[in-house]
Amino acid sequence: MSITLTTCCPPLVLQHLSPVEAEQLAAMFRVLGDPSRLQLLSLIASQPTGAACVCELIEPLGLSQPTVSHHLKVLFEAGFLTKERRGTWMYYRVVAQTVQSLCATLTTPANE
Amino acid sequence: MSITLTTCCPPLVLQHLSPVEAEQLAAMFRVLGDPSRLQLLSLIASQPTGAACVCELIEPLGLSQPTVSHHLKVLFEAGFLTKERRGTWMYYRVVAQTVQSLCATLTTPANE
DNA sequence: AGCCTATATCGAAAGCTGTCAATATGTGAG
DNA sequence: CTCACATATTGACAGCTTTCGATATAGGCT
Repeated sequence: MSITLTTCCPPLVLQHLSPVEAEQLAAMFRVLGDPSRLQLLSLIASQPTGAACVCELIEPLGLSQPTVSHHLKVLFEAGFLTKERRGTWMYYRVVAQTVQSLCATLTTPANE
Repeated sequence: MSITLTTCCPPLVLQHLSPVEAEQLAAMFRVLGDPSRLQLLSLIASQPTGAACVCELIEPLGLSQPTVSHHLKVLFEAGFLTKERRGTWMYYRVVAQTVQSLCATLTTPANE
């Protein structure tokens, strides 16, 4: 039962992708297709608590507050982040499962 | 030796992403962020031989030949496809490893 | 209430991207 | 060499996206 995974995922297949499915999948990748958003995910995920408020993210990104808010909204609406109010602060947290299922969509369900 | 993988990938971390790394990663996701390109990958990967020429892809996509050529070029230059001449035909093939390593970048190298 | 701070929304400008028609390139056949 | 076919490139246009400044909303404090 001791298993060493050399590769993260089984071989790619991506079979039978309908136009609708393609658009939905593409929309998810489009959200990840921006360096600022990837840095946001990275910054939030690497916090000791796993969560970060907007004001903590502005300076490291070097973007304006409205722009950071915009990217957080895009990530939130795509399901990559959750948000929670604490007083005036809004804390964002990465949804690992969203990334995982996106990753899984790219690969064959080999043991189906 | 019979193993059942319930999840494809170990938990997300995405730590310490530099601006340069973020841009490189984002560029890869941007390539996947278009429904036509995802359909191309899907179509090519699902061919019995694993390869397809341009003329086989035009009709199922419903796009013009130059547009299909353009998308194939984008996928090729990002490393998602290889191409090989056979007479006047150009055969494209999916590079599974590119997709896999992209997927792996999103997740922790848990067994490092 | 009034003020301050944190976050969200709006509107606009600049840049990027997907798409096509037209054209060019390249390959094999006769 | 010329023709026919398959693919690639070019140039242009429409639509989307990223970004910002200005403004709005919301919560906590005095």
